[in-house]
Amino acid sequence: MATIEDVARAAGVSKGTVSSVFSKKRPISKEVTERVLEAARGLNYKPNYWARSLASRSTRIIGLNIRGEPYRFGPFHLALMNGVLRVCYEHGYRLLVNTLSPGYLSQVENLASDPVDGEIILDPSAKGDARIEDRLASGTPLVVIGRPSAEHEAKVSYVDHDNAGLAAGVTRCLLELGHRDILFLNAPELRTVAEDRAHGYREAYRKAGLEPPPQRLLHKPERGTSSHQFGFDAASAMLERHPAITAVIADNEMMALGVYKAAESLGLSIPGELSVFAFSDDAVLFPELSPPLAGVRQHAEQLGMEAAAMLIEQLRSGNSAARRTLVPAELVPRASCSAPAVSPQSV
Amino acid sequence: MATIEDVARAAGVSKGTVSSVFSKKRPISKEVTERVLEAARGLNYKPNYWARSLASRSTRIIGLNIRGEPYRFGPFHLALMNGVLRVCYEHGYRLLVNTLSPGYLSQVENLASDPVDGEIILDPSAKGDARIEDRLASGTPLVVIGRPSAEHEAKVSYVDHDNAGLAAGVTRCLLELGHRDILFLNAPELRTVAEDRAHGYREAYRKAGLEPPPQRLLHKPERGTSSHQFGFDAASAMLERHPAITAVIADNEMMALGVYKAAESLGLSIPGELSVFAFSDDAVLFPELSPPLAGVRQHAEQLGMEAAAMLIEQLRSGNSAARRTLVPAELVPRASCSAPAVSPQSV
DNA sequence: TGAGTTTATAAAACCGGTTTAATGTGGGCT
DNA sequence: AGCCCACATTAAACCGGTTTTATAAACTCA
Repeated sequence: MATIEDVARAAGVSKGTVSSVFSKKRPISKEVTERVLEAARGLNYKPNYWARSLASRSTRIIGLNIRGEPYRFGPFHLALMNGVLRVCYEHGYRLLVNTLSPGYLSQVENLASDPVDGEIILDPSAKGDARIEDRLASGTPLVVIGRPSAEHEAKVSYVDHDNAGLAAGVTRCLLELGHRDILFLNAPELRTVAEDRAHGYREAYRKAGLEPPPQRLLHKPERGTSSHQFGFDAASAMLERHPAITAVIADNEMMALGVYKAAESLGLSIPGELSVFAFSDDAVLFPELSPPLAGVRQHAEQLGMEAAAMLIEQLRSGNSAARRTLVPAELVPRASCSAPAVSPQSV
Repeated sequence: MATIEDVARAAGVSKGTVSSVFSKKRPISKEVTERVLEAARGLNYKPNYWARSLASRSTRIIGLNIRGEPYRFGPFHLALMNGVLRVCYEHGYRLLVNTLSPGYLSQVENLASDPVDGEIILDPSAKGDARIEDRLASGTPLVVIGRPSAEHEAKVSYVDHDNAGLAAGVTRCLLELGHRDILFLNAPELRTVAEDRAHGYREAYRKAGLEPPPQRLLHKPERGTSSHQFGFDAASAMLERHPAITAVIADNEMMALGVYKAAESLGLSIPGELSVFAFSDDAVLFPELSPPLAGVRQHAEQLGMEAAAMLIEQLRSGNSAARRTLVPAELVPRASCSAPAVSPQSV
């Protein structure tokens, strides 16, 4: 590959001049510019990305940090990433998906600063996320998607849904239909999103003057089982043991389908004997399920766009004030939810 | 941020020695190693990624190049990326998702070599893909997912499904059920995948001793409409105008759901009056649709894994021989397909 | 006309690492 | 003791750009 040196020689100018022609940081006369570009074209010269990054201390790459371990993206992350990509695309940034196995990261020979200007961190942990600690310590600009734990909340910018409010909304909706014993299959414990939703779920009961039923809040394990499998297993076990349960809130679509399957295998009709609500939505898919699945339209793409825009703005301005944006989401009731067949309490 | 210089000074050794401690390229005595690591820890030193990349001419980053324009990932790309990520993860590579708007790429000041060691290119164009040309010219190692156009096929490594065979299989399956007028809503034109599937579709007719019906092969436009919308629009128009059509093959799930919707709005029952087959599959989702949707299980994750493994191996060995891997896929018939209600030809 | 200022380019220092060639240093062998 | 060699470490060159400082030419304006 031709270097800036070669081009300079071919055009009969100095390195600095060639650099200026490409970076436009200093005015160069029209004729010299022409001559340099000509030479560059002839040699098929392209500035070396790393050399440029090293000298200018900027990579125009932003990182997307998902939780460690052989993690797999789901539809939610997909939509989110599409949003991030779109904003990156518009602002000339590239996106680095950061999943490096802890094994690699811990080896001395792989230890290195991250090759990004800033990072978007997903699924913050409820107990002082190590990734956030690290970025704060090294001064890497960051934006979190989802509420960070209390200790970091005032220090970092983040984008989130009003998870507590949404969970309360879903729960209230079911309570108003007459359900009293609602099973909540929540996101993995130790994530703030799970905390917030659990909080909203309980709050809705209290606001309705009811006590939340005990033992009805389960968390998907951090790993070892798929959402679909967990939905099936948990719903099967709970519905069999506690026939009083008339409704289930599932963390996402796959989990909800696991619940559908469990209901089928137990001979429970939906929504006749069991109502199901998912904490996700797909305008095309959900209506086609039988029965159509009620969900929460999360606008993950919007979440991604906001986060990326926030980060890029932070990089541009150098201002790292802790901002917060809440993206609205809507409940979308569908046929999978109805009043329970037999009102358990006819007061 | 502390530099290697600072660490060297603190430990009382030279830059080169510190470098060797971190890269392990040269043996350093135990005591010196200890002293250097100690100093590094004290200064919170991490080698600078860009400087290291510049000097060693390697980034340990591989690129994933999807088609330009505000492109959006779908479930297929998601699964594929999960596969790529998994292999990257295991081999200590990072993944750079490359979508830079043509506007940015064309500006002189943004012109630069790509910051990757090698690249995975998706959805090759049927007419000499410019991205492939470019990588071949600059000598960037690459692996293509999907068959490259004829002119490149012998020069690059690629991973693919047997698209022609699969399309033939789907078509034959429908022909054997008694369908004669099958509408094929294909991927966008000018992609090799569309060519191959069209070829398989026609081939199946011929092998059955039949002529493929004219005007039954439509391509989704490259942009401007979603798969779902195109499925609905195309199916609505065609089914209304040509009542002889008794089956539709749709390129993916969203398009198939568009067909479902079209059938519903025209009052056609599935599979009674119309059979539907999708060129994608989801073991959890498809069975829950009404009726359960027949599909082609593509193992996109496998595709991604193979491609990444191939590329990383190529980087390791320096051998850029053009290899090909075909990943098997299976037809999954479900209730959306059955014999046509009235055999159009009772021969 | 000549001092003062602006403008275009060149030369050199720098970014933070890796790598090569040079320099000691001590051990083994005769 | 003297020679050679292996080994650990250092000094310096290098990777390919950007940026600062210096210099030469051109342009004002009294």
